[in-house]
Amino acid sequence: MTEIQRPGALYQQVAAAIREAILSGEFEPGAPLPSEAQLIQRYQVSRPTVRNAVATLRAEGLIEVRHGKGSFVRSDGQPAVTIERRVSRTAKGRFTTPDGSEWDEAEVTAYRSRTTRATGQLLGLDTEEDLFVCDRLLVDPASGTRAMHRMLTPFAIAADVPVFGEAPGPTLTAAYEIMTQVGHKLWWSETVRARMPLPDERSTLRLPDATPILHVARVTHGTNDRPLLLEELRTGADRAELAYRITADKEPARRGRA
Amino acid sequence: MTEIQRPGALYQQVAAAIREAILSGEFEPGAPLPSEAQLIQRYQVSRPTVRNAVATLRAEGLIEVRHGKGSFVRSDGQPAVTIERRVSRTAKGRFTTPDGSEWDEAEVTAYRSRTTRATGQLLGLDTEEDLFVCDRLLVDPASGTRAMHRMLTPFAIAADVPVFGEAPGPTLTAAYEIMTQVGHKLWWSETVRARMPLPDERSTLRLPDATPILHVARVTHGTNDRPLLLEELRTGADRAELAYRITADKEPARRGRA
DNA sequence: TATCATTTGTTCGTATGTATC
DNA sequence: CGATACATACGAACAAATGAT
Repeated sequence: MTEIQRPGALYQQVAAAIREAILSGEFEPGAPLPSEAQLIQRYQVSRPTVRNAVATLRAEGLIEVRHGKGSFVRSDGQPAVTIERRVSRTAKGRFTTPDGSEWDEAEVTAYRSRTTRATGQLLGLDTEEDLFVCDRLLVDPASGTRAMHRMLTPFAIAADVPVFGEAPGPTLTAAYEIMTQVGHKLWWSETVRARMPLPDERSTLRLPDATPILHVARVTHGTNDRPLLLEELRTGADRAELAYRITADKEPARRGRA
Repeated sequence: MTEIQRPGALYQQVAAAIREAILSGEFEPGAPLPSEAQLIQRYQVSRPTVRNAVATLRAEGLIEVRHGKGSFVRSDGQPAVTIERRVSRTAKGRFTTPDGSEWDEAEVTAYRSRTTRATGQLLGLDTEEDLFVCDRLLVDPASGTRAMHRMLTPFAIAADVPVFGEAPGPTLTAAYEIMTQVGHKLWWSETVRARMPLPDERSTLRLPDATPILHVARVTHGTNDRPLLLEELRTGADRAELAYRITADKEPARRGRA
């Protein structure tokens, strides 16, 4: 039985006590926490209070709760997948996107859509402009990590290159290759964000509780900085990380909001 | 009064109904949701059920709840701060880190510490090796966005350059400049992760509910790919994003795990 | 300034359903 | 099948923040 007498609400004091026990190593990663009944005894509080405390730690990503089994300390292991966001050109003139691990394509769906305010801005278009969209569900075979990939191609770009008009459209590598052969000198502008997943993203990516999504939007630019296509990659941040390699170079001209 | 009769638990059905109303635009961003009492009436459920549903939407980051006022739809606006992760070299040979907006330094504390397993690996050291550490609390004056910056310098590196041994150590720009003058050709390796904040990070960064943290670890490498120092930047993902600019170039030699 | 109604936060109690072993 | 553990749902009461009277 541990004394509780700190700041804030009762359940926060209980949560703080358990958190401290976890961070201090009293409960090892993977080890089970005491059951709700035991926590009620230990801290002399009611069941709702214990559940509130447990819910708090769960939202912090510190523990994982399994129905009928108990609560377990999450292991803060290294990410299983390192996504390297450098695009290189091989000797043969091919573009490759080294991902650390190669993804398997589990599902591919292609359809037509229109720009939203956000996607239009990234592509240098207005809203409600026509697009080809190709969604891919990617799976890392080694770890089972999942990712959602979306490629958006404006009609104006696809018109220059017939392949883009046909479903499901070319693969990414092929798209890059084609763009280069057409004479574009490519560069990429990426923005990285994180947010909590919506329920459908949670289930598609098979994410545990309190797992944020890493959301990468990459705009491929060609000659004259013309935006050619937009990629969006969404994956759970619990097992994936992004890796960049940056080299100092000359001051680049400011090209507006990335 | 809206009919509820779908999958899963009652509170999940209520949550789904409200979520749909939000995403369909019935409740505009910034607008208040019905009060708990009204939701009880609307869906004919008990208060705990309504509160559970509201808590679900809160964990998804869809709504924001203010004590004594009500629940409000979160605006999914553009981030206030775009952190540009390109390091450039000016004509004078100075390094600048254009941040989109310049940060103010609110607090600076310097101390000595040792490598952990994670930091040691990034710096190419064992664990428990001596370090100089400098923490800075950064504030974007325009938006009030906060960020935590940490710079770790191994003793071995600091020994070469006296300034590093004195608290609080040089600023980042100064550090880069010094490294260059000593003869290093610098490049950077960054890894980006996202996770839920711990309570102290929540309060320091003043983060609202369901806000993940963007965690960037940047290792500065010098001649012979020797790791010189490690920076860590942590900031709330609700108002900040990272921006990278990537150019295709020759295949780089693989340098191990980034 | 003080009070009051409204709204969310916290805490107890109780009962039942469902997953795991 | 039973025992254990978490999930859901209802009811009730009081505390605390907010804004208006």
